[in-house]
Amino acid sequence: MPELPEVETVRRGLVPVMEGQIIALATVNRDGLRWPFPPRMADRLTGARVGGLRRQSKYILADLSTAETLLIHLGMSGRMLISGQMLGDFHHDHPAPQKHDHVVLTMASGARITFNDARRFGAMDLFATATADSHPLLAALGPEPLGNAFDERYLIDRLRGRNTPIKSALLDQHVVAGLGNIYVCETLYRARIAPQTKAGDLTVAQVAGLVPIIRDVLAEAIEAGGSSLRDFRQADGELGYFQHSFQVYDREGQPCLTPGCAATVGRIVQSGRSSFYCPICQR
DNA sequence: ATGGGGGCCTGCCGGC
DNA sequence: TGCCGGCAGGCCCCCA
Repeated sequence: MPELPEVETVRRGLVPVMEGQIIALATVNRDGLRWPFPPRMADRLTGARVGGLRRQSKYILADLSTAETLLIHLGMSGRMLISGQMLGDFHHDHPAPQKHDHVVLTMASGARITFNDARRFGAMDLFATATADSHPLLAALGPEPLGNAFDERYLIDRLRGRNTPIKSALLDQHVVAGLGNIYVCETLYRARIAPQTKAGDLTVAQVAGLVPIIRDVLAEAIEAGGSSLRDFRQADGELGYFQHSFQVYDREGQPCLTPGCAATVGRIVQSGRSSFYCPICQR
């Protein structure tokens, strides 16, 4: 599922196809995804040159020469397919249109970027670049977990007194922006903290310890994405979906991977979502 | 303010 | 083999 590392991998994959390139034609095949698209989105994209591609949390932001910014969120099932240009040693011809191809950007270079999203939890928006910081989807986001604003002091302050389980707190994009279910499970396993522990009950040392673990978990996943991106460029044009091995996520009933631990991975449901954890290692 | 639950949406998978 | 219920989950919204 696209969490911060997957989104970053998609962003990096889009850079060579989009940055500095002109959108010769934007085609929009439906009124919207999670929310309606803004008025005349296709017209406003067509002819624009893409400046920088940024990422904030799980959002990709494409700054355009028109002083507008295109926001892209992959939701649960959003995919970006690149075709019509050399990727590595392979040329990807344009594939036949697929079900759930919602937005297609044909670049002046001939490359094509197709946004396919079966479940339509994804989103696109287009707004004045100058207003990006106050965009409703971005304004309230917490700090980037790989940025300087996310440090031990911040997290200690942010979690102090919180009655919610640490699992829920780390999923809260206002606390820290970019984690999803998978990487929260992995983080708490590595930190040896049970997911149901109230955030406010954690020791200062435990909270401080979460910061470098979150950074490491994400950085390692981005690194894995980078290598898989090279593979995907040779296999097909789809960005961002790569097999990644997890320590606990989706491993219910399988052995805990901590050396010497004889427990099996358990699963509980918190806020309607599965938490995978080792009942022995995580306290 | 905070915490918890509902709902969106389709594809997939296990069970019958 | 086919159908069907349950599940997956990011994130807004609503409610207590």
